[in-house]
Amino acid sequence: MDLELLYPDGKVISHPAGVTGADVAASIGPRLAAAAVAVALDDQLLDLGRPLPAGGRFRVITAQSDEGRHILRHSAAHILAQAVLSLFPGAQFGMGPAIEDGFYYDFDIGRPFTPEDLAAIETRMHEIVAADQPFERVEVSQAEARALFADQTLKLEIIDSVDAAEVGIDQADGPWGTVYRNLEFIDLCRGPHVPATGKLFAFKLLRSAGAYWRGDEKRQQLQRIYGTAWESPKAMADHLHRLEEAERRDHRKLGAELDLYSFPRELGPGLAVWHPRGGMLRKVAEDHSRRMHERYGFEFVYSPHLARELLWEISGHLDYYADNMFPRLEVDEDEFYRVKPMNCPFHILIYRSRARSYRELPLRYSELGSVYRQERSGVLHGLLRVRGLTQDDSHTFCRPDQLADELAMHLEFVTKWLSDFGFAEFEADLSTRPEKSVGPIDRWEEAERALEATLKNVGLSYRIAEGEGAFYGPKIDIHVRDAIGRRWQCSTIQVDFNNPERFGLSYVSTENEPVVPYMIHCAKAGSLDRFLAVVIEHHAGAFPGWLAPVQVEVLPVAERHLDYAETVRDALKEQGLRVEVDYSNDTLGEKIRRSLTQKRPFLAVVGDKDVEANTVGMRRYGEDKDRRGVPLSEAMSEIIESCRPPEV
RNA sequence: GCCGGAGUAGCUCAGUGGCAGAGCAGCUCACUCGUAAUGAGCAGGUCAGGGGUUCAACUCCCCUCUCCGGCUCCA
Repeated sequence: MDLELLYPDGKVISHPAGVTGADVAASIGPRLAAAAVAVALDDQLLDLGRPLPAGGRFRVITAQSDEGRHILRHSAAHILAQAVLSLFPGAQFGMGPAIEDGFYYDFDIGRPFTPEDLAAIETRMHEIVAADQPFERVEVSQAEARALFADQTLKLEIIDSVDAAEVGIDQADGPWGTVYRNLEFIDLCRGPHVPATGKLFAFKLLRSAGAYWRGDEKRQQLQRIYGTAWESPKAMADHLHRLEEAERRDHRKLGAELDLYSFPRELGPGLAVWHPRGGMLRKVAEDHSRRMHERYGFEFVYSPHLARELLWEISGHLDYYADNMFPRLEVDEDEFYRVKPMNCPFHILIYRSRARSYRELPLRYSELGSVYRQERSGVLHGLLRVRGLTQDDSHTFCRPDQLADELAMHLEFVTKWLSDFGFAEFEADLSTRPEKSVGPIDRWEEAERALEATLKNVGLSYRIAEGEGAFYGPKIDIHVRDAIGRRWQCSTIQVDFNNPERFGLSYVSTENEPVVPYMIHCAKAGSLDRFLAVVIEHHAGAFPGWLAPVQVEVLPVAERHLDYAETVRDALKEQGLRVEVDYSNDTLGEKIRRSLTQKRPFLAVVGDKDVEANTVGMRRYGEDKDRRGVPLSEAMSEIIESCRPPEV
């Protein structure tokens, strides 16, 4: 019986039973057939050589698509394992999936891999690719699978842990699963794969690192090899170039180059000091934060860095978070204090300082609060993960009937804040109740519904992050995409019905009854330190005018132009701009080079002609050309316009 | 915390058992310059810290610290 295939262009074409994906691709065109790595039938991916089981919506998957690259990388992982098994007799192998931009495979060869090992493995992989070994799909029963991997304990564990129904290729009494074979190498795998190893035009092993078996730090550590694979050498070169670009934007590097901050040894790991330039960047961000909070109806509060341990017992932090809190300080006998890891309990105490009426809600408290968290040593990473950080934290206390409006307002605030710093693409995660949580499940569900409704109303795209919520309540996390497409978590909006309860908060309702208020935790930047690191990487250190620590640098051509340079500086300063004069006696070329490497938004060169005509030579960062003899007033209005902070 | 790699001048790096090096930055002097590095000179070191092997250690071995890449974690 013939199969009816619906092509992407809407045509329906009949093919004889037993036709393979490769046959169909070839019938469409030889170039398509050559580019194909697999086919999709009703969006289910199938090997090219596999007879199509039925008719349906049909697509050819080429290596130039995300699905195609995924298949390519997955096949590359097999080739990697094949190479390792052939070079290291007795090697155990675990799992080897395709990941974003590449693939990895976990092994146990009784020792770590050396860089020389990686080079040898890569050479072996090239041999396997050159041999163009076909990938063969074989259906096996669970017992057959066990026999095939009899000496592979990791594979046996996978085989025994996978429920037949879950694999579900042909569920009922059919085979249990599939393996893929190319020559002597066999791996347990669902597929699909490229038809033969020769399809791997471009791949490269990048590094090896320890990785816990099945992601569990209590289990043995395997050695993971990471690689990248692409549809063409050009695509791979582009990817490697992107990696270099990311390195160029590294905020740790730029922080030193632009003299923004440092991490002195004497302070201890994960603790930064902000230098004057970085300090200005921070001040500008903080000023903006304060103006925004004011505009959205927040009030400013302040709290100390320490509190009695009792506070953290009430809040539950000691039960749920003690591992990441700095150890107690013994201040007096039996008198213990803790450095604060969060600001919320303080704000709660401010709410509780007197009786509250339903009329005064919502109450919105905001604080740029510095907190200290004893992050594990291995996770520290520049400003992105530190032990001392400042949050633009806020806590809103409201009535249940106000929750929806408040959440909408917070979300609006957050997206405005992020766009002000130059981010255009947002994605939200709705994180639901984690395994270890406090509070009744129906309250959790109610809060989760409220958050989801807010996201729907605003029309922000989101995904559900099951079990990722805070221990006290569910949350929305907002992620941004930066200039080179990386995803960063910044803002967070969390509903909390536990802490108000724990601290015995209430307000007096219209019926003169005490009612427990709802609480919303919100950080717009998250950690300001981390956020600014993301901003630095996003802009590659070339800040938009309003954020730049120095907005204009005035460069005198020679010393006799210094007086005029100062006149220009003072005129610009008068307008509230951040201006500096270069007093060095370097050549103009050197002054310009230095200003450009410092990524100043504007340079103003002043020489004889400018002194005479009251003009400047303007140069804008990113423009290669200079404009000579620009009247000072004209230059000034252009700079003011370009350095204007966002409206609040 | 775990696995691996690294740590030499402020920065980037050379130095594989036998006198501690370069470029940039800094300082001094000269030059006074019109859009990405003017020239000369000077100064700068507990070779991350501690222990060991050796006639001799930046170099080899052990421990600690810090950083880098991952894993795990991130209220």
